[in-house]
Amino acid sequence: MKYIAHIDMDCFFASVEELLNPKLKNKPIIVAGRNKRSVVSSANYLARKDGVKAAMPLFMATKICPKVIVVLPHFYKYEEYSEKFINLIEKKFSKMVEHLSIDECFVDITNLVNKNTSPIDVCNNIQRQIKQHIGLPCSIGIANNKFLAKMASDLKKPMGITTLWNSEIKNKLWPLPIHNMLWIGKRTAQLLVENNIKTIGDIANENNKDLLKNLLDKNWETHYLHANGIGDDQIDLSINIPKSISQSETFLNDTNDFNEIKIKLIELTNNVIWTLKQQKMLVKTISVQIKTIDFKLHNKSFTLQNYIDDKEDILLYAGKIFSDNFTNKTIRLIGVTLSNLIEKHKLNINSELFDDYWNQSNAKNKEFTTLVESINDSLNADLISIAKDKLT
DNA sequence: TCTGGGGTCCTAGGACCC
DNA sequence: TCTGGGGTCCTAGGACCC
Repeated sequence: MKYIAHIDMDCFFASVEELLNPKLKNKPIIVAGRNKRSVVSSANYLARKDGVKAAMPLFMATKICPKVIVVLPHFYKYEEYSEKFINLIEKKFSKMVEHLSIDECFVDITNLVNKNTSPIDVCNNIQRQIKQHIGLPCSIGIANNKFLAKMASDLKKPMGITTLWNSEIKNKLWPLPIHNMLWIGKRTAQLLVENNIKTIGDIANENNKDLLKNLLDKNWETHYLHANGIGDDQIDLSINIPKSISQSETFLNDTNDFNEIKIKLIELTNNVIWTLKQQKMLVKTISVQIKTIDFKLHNKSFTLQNYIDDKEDILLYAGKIFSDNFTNKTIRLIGVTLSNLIEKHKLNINSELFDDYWNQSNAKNKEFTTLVESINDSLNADLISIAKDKLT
């Protein structure tokens, strides 16, 4: 029997901003961009009290909470604090840490539990040390598998510690509405409610098995087992290697201006290439996606024969994908994704010249300079039309 | 004032190979 | 005559998470 803890930072972005700027303490704040199309990335509890939620459009948030303070996001700071709390756990508690997202992780704490130390003691200690050494609040769920641990951490926030043992699921889990269940999203929840499956207890109910089988695809059994407290308890360390790298941006106004789109495409592509190189990875599949004014996403991808990380080549392929598929469309958003990734060392490729370059401590600044240069170069040379000539 | 951005995983259909 | 079956990879779209 394993003891799994799910550690979830409380309103992470907003908490980091409060930590960095104590003047924001005890005021309702949200982290969001500041244009007409921005949405809330994170809201602290004072803002949530008024009904503000993550992913809510900014104009709506300021409408229901006029005194809310809008703080611009500092993503590199969030990355930094994310590393800090993960490092603390890995150094002081357990190497068995599965990084789930920027602000949460699973930890196998089985080996830390003994006659004198209960799982709750262990988690009290983790929570206290994160607060003391990093300055951020978190909530922790404890259970015998990952599903229950994650459900548990949601039950009490902020600074909560909640167990969800199998003996407790009847009282703590089954009464919850279906949309609270992990991996049941909006679509599926709606479908289930229409068929009178309204609580997690209804999913756990043996009499509903056939109905579930009909309504959900093969996943029905995972949900059924989860609701009955049965789930995966293995920490997956491989999850810590990225499977895709993407960047996208919504234009301030919908556009069909080829030049404007091209500049943005090159900028986004440059950024994902930078991350690719930083991760010391190579890519085989390049995709370009757009969102049209009807909010539909369209994705076009191209898979190469070999793994590459050459900046110009990736730019050329992205340009070709765009010009082959999306010219003359009015678009709301454009994005670039690199997927089918592999770690360089796994391909046994000898380090090349650029390795030294990228590893410089001030690589970021240098990259910024080259990025600006390359945008200009690209424009001058009209990379995208070159791409067409070169590849057709 | 109107709905972000970064991810993972799954599915279905088609191409291709044996 | 008229069309098997398994396996793998690629593509596009969509559900879901934070």
